[in-house]
Amino acid sequence: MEISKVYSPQQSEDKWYKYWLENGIFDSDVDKSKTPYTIVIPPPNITGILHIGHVLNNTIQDIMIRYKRMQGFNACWVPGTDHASIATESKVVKHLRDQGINKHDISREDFLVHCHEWKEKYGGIIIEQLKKLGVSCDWRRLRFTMDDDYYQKVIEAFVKLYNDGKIYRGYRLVNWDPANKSAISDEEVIFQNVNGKLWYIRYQVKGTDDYITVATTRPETMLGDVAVAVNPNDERYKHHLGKTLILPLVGREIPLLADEVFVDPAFGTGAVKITPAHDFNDYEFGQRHNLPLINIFHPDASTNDNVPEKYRSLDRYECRKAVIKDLIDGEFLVKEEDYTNNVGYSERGHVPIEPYLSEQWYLKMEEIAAPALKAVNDGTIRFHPNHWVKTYDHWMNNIKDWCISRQLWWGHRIPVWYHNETNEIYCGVNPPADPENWHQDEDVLDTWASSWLWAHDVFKTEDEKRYYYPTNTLVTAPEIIFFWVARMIMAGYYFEGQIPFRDVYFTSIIRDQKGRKMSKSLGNSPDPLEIIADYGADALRFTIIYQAPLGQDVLFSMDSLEIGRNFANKLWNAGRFLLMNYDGDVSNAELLEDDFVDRWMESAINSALKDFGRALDNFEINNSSKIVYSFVWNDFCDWYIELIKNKLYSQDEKIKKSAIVKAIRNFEKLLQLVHPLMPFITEELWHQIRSRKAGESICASDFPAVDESKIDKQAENDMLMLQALITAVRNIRGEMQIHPSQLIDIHLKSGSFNPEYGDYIKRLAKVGNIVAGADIAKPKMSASAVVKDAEVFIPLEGIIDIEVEKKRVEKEILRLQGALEGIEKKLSNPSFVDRAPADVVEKERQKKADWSDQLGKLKQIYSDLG
RNA sequence: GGGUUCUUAGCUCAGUUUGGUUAGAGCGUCUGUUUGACGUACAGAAGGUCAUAGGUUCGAAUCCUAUAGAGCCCA
Repeated sequence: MEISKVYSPQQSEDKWYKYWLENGIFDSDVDKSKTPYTIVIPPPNITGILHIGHVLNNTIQDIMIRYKRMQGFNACWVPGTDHASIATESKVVKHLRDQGINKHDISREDFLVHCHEWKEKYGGIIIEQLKKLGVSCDWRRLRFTMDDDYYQKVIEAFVKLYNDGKIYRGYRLVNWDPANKSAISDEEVIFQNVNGKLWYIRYQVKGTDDYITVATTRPETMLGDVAVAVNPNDERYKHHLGKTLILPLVGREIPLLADEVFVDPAFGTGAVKITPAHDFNDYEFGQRHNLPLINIFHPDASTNDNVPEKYRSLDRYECRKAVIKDLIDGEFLVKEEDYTNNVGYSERGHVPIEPYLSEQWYLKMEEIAAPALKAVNDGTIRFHPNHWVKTYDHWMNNIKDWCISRQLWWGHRIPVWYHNETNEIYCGVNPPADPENWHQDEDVLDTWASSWLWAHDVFKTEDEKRYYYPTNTLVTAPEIIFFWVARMIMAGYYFEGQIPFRDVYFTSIIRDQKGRKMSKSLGNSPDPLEIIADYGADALRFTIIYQAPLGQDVLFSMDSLEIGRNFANKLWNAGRFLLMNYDGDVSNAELLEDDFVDRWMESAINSALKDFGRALDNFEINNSSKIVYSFVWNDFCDWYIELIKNKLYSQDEKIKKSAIVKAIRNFEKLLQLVHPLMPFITEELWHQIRSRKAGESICASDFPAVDESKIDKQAENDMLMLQALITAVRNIRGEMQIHPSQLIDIHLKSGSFNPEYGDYIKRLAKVGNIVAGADIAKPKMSASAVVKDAEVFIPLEGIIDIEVEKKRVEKEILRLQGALEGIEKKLSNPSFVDRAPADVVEKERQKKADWSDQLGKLKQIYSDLG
């Protein structure tokens, strides 16, 4: 069979994904004879499309799940999507607007029909995209946070919390998104530095000609001012304390109050206007001083009837203009200066949030958080990298009550009804028995108040839950450590009495080559599907893992994809080479006794398997890819394949056959080792090297167990010596500009030359004859190298450039002298010899002896050169 | 302002937990190669005061302190 010189992922990937699905390779069912290994996917948002962050996150999950599946665990990866209340509602509203439909002109029920239609049409896109990446989810288990039964679970959870007294209703200041007219959580507020201004406004002290000047970034809120505060120790204002001020433009009389904690005399003018209904700090101040709350805005942040008539029904920024103009006209504005301040923006609405008074549902967090805090601190749940524990602690120790209501329609509607007459509250899974007398709360729950149940409520039956839960590993982004990870742990304890997962892996953040976050507006976000089309999913997966160190950001560039593509091609060609020398028949193979190269290869494979397993067990995903890369490329391709060519090209059929069968067996293990990282190409080659039964897959093959007895120090040392000898000869050839095809002879002076090396050196260093022995003399006009206790001479009569050779040897002498100096200094220091551990001292002495010996040989060689 | 992470070769990063080889890798650079798998390759080479300053120690890239710079989270 003709095999292409270059690997084409396009021909393999879709074929094998289809094969895996058809054969149910990824399906997992309760099987009490096997230990489960479970991952629940962080459900992507149905409005989302696949981006490079998803690639990293899902590749990591896939590596873990494939590895565990091959190890014989009942591996179950539950996929799903998240309804993303506010994001989806925004999209649907816009979608309807484009069709000329206003959300508020249609009923709630009709709007929800549109939402579900939208979800059916677009909500599955990301799932199909994930399949291109090769992820091995059990797709039969696909869940959605608005599925009927999941919806029911969310409502039940609310009712339980309500009945347990954990939920209360409060009228207070929230982060308000005026674009979506909904409360949003602290975590959905994005702070940005904005170049603004600081306006200085003077308020008259009643009954005097004195003024007190306040500084503010939001002059329009003065319409809701109820006081001015100063520091009681501020000499500038002491004499006015207790007096009344007249609020410009409004004429309201407001008190001048003193507060030592609240007012920093050094900021602005030392006098602060107090607007409790529109500023979080002022709100607290107002509570302490019993001040009234004057709300001046409608829900869309336009002014309401609590402001003087001429300012009513203006947008907050128009209102600001009008206020400033009138302040100037009335000579109340002292000055304005440039000022950079941190403004909170709504993550979804992209407008500055407005602190806004409203009635919301809150969840009491302190008690719920306690066991979750403990679990992470005592190691019941482990974070990787561990340093996120500190961030988690900090947040959990300062946890605030969670505002769980949202003024939206798309989501889980709060199961609370108010009695039409009495205003009595009813909370229950089912509506009241006499629904005509009640009306239901209009709000829905925060999306995270549904997804915090994800880890256990994705399982539909109690039997399943008891088997798969707690799950094993959660792989997610650190930016949702509070939103989701912390809350899932709380929910796990609260609703199930158990942790939701054992290990949490926090992925890196992907940035572009300049270190900027990927974003749509910058256009620096590559499309993973285009990458897969061009380079293959295996290449993308491998590259991103190889580039993603634990706990640090990844700088991703399109150029780097060559790492994965080239690696896949290397693997392909290794397989191609073996197949070219293999007739596919292993049945009557008589295996000859292993030589040290065979033993070394077995040792290297087992070391790689061991290191790989240890890396994954410790969640060193990036490291696992490096282990695989260097084993495949360096050990297997650069050395092993090259070394066995002697046997493969032997005239003796038995030698040939034995060598290729051993190589194929080794390669098969290699494919299994690589498989979790690169599932497609390994499946392709796994089928090419041996005929398989229908439905058989490398995915379900047994991951090779580490055989410690095969880890062979002697063979590894022999190999190191052989490699050093070959490299030394190649180095001389390079430096002396000897053409690669020209055979040369070498003379090897060594008391312990392993004759097994001979043919290997000949092939890999293009050597014709080897003269070896303990008493070899250096031939005239030869280049030399010292390798451990051996000396290599290459007679180069007529070729050698003595000056080049002198420089070569001199360089080596200088290097060794430097190293020796360091070691002699160490050994001549009495406190080193006295205090350092004996084995360290002994090691240094041995090094000194070896290097002195080598240096002596080199000096002799140098002086012989004349 | 508080918390947290980072600074090692031209670039991207290992190595730091547990101090002890001549500090490694990939990419890039330079030289050579139609060697019977692969030029998406092979062989060889060059390239680092481990951010800076102190300290601890027989010994510091590694531990401690400070400084400078960068990122992230929170306010």
